[in-house]
Amino acid sequence: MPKKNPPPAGEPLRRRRSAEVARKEILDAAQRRLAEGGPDAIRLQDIASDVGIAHPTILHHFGSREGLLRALDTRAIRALTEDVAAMIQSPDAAQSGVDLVERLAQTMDQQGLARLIAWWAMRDGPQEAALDMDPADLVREVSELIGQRLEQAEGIAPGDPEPVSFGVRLAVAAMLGDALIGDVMSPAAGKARSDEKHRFRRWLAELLLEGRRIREGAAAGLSATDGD
Amino acid sequence: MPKKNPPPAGEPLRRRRSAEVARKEILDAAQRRLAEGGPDAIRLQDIASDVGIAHPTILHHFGSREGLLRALDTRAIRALTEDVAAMIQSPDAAQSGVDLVERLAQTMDQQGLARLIAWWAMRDGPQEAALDMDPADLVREVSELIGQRLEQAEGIAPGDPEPVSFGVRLAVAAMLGDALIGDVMSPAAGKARSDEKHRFRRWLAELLLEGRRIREGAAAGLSATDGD
DNA sequence: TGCGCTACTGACATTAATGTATGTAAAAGA
DNA sequence: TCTTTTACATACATTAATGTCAGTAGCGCA
Repeated sequence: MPKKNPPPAGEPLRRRRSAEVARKEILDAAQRRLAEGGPDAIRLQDIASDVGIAHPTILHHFGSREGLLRALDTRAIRALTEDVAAMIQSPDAAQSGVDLVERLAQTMDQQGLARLIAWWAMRDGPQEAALDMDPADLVREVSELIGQRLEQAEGIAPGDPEPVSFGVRLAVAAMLGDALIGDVMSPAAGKARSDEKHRFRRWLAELLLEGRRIREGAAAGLSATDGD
Repeated sequence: MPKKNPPPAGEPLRRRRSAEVARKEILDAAQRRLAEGGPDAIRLQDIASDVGIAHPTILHHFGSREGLLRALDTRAIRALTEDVAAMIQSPDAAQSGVDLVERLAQTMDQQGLARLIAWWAMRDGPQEAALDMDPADLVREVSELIGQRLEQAEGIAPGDPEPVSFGVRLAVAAMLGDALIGDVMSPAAGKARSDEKHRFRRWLAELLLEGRRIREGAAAGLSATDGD
């Protein structure tokens, strides 16, 4: 009785994915929606129609809307984590500063990851991070690796580790912020804007490297004054 | 007939604000909600009960939910604009870099302005900025003023203006990003985290000043006479 | 080739949000 | 004190989103 249309000749009546693939496709669609339409654009119906399924299927896979959102969050952080980790471990990361900034920026830009992360920060708030990993660990790890690189590449003594972690923190925060509002801050338009964006990243990378050299080279009192 | 309770003795039956005050109270409550609970927490009913009014009153003042959100956006950008402008014009902005970063950070932090801006960026997207002013103009203006300050303070020739505007862009983007996810990136906790946050800001400010000096050729000198 | 598992669907229930209609009360001005 | 204005309230309408349920269909496996 609930049958409506005669089944089309040899075609299967519905496509059946593995649970893993289905989850991925749903998450991709949701992420696209968030990136393009903002937080209000994450509606089960819309996402379902993007994927080509009915909306209860999403609930079947994620339990609830909240479940979907949490899955989105964790996947985003994980993607960022793995991307940065892979970059660090690549053998040709000689000028790690330039690579770090550029790659970070691309990761943030692509697929609206920046917006997803910002959205996560707004929703969960920093207080109750419902993730299975600690982003602070990532920063620490990356900082250590960069410290080692600098050491063996330029023969710099491993002094105070904080400037390195500050550099990482700055790069991440700046690329996140720039992905969010860089365009509206840019006086240029069209292709000129894109060019300017890249120049900005390069400029930041060089600034980080120079700052490092200064401190390790001739600095008089670098960590002389702290506390507040 | 729709009267329900006997009017309490001498008290007025309802408080009546001026339209201006009412709008302000509503916007304040909405901003608080957004900052604390994220985008999903902006519900007319909740905001109304925060203010102590009925929710149709909000619609009376803003026309629609969308109207409220747009008013929130414009007020936030305007607040940021005026804050930065005021800072620039203050006479004691000698070490403008330090002041810029610190003040910017405080502005972003207070009242969850950073979240509001991020949320605006996510919603409207950079394409259709429905504001009555152009943020790019602000950046240009601030950059010019800083350029003048640097010129008359340190006698630096006004070379390429782009590094200055890049500095401003970096400061804004970084403080926005750091306000959003700085806490989860910080390995410290409690008061140590707050201390680290301030050290990070100072470090960034100094980095900006040093980078400027390097580019202008006085790389060797690089006095140890930095701020405070 | 049947059998079980489960990804998937359509129809419905439920809740909850925005928006509307109509009237009331607090001020300001006459 | 009468009138006008408008900030505000109550009750209701409407839409729209999430979530539930019972069953269907694709695929692996005996």
